[in-house]
Amino acid sequence: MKAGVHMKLGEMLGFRFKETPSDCQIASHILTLRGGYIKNVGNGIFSLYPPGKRIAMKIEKILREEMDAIGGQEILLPVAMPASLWKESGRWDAVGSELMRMKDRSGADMVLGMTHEEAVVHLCRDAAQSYQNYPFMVYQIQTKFRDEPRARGGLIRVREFTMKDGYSFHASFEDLGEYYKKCHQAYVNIFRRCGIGNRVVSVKADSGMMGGKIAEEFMLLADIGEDSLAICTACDFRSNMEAAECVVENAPYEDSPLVKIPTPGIKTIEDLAQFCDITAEQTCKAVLYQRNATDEFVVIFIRGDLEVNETKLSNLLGGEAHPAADANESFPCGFIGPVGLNLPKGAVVIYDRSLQNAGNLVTGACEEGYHYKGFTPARDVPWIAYSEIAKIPEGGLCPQCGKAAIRLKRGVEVGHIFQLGTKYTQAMGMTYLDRDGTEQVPVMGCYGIGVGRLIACVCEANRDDYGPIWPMSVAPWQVHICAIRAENEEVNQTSNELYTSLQKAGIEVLFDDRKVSPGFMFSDADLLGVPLRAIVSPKTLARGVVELKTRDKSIQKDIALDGALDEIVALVKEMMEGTA
RNA sequence: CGGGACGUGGCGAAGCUUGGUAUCGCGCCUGCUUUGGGAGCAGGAUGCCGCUGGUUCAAAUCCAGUCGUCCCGACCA
Repeated sequence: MKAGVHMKLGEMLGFRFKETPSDCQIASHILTLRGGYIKNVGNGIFSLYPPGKRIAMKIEKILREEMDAIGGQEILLPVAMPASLWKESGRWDAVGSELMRMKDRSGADMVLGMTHEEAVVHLCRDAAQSYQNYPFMVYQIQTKFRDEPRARGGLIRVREFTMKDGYSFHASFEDLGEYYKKCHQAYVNIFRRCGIGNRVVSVKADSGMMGGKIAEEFMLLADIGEDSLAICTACDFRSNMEAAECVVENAPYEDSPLVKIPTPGIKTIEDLAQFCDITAEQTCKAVLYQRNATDEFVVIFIRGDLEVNETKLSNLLGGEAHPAADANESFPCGFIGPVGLNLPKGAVVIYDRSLQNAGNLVTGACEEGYHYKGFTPARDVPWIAYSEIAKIPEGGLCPQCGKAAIRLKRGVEVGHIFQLGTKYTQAMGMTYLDRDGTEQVPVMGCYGIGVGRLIACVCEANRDDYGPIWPMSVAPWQVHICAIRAENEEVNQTSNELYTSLQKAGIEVLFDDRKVSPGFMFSDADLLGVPLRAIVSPKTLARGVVELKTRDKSIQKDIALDGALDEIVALVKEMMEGTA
């Protein structure tokens, strides 16, 4: 990477502008556009200008170093591959339309890789046939294509993106577990080195329908996040809300008989609680879903103050479901209750665990305009069985320490590590011979980080109103020289000497010697976010100094021309170490 | 896949209701003057007004279709 390591701003492709693009909502999206880092090509598809590409390369360097440090071997898998591989694993049928499918000239089915488990098993199954080959980890930095239903937020959520994906292979689950910890630590290191260590947490993630596997997501805490996180303020419990167990305690109740009461026009839990002068916790509500596949109804009874966690619902049903239409002929909506319920064909009923040990509740009477009071599930519903299907609420009980200290926060997923198990190795017939000569199926882990999303997250977490403030470790350049009035001979000479000597000292330098006004120059510098700025102007030269400023404004000082080079080099080194 | 909004020089917008010479700011080019937080003056270039069809003497403007983009929701190995 020769060109671009040092660069004159006037020669660099790209431009910066001050108008906020009208259709941007997210700060990092606005700033990466305004700063000339990215250009939108199509829905969720971007090109990178030199500054964007250079940040990507810096991040990739960190990724390589951390993957190599835990024994990773870099490989490269194809972007386009024959569908036969995906048919082998079963995902040709299992995955929806986010998998980009196409035909080649001979009519053969092809796919664009959205993840590379198939390709990596294909690569490794011939190369690791002996227990002596295990364990090992391979990784790549490669383009992924996912035909997302909805791209958004610049680089936050795109259809085509660069990803570091790693795959480890083990002879046992225990060994995978040990390696997984190392990988977790490597990820912690990566985010620290990218300057967002203080904003990224790992949370327990939903492992989908496979169940029983361990997975964690690394989340940048930010209001723009698409995920809700349940974080305990009393202990170290942290979970994606969709994977968090909801634990509730029900207050003791007096046993009272089931009595039908008229409740004309009372349809919502809020109205019902007010009407009966009770809290929402003393009600039992029905939530109606329909299976996506068959439209069959799913009736969920849950404590009135809680909501349904749709991820848990999907896992329980073994398929997706959507909220049923408000009005339908099968149910008296607003008055649905467990007693006297007439189920249409194919419908199922689920009782949430929040109803366990609850009693004397108010619930629908399955008759327009009536509710029951005194409903006690264990008494009034024969054969009742409970499932865990509620969303953990703000202020709810922590499932780990039991204190009512759960806070909900938003997060952006920047990394995901997953103990896959044998799903792919099994399906694709990858085996090795163990010490006894017995055929065994290796156990896999996978580990992913999206490079572009990480760029956006670093920007999101490090910025001010004027532009990004890149950490030294990922900044497109380390030092930005502003030569104000470069047509002045002395300014020209001094700034050029500084430019040359910094290059010789191994510093990555961006040099702005354009003949533009200082304000214009500084605005561009702010948008480019280079962490250290050296300003040379007739004013500074009259004092015999160069002005040194950090982008975050923590340092602003004059340094003597003589020692300028050494001082800048030292400061760059110091700022690098902050994120080493 | 539902709901909403928007497509007008490179960028950001006005014009559309009520059809009639393509408008403003930024940027770009030339020259002069400026120069520590997006300078001033003068001159100049750049438009299938997303696309297709319809109505009309006449369409950026009205109608239909279509493609694209963005936002909200659903979805997200």
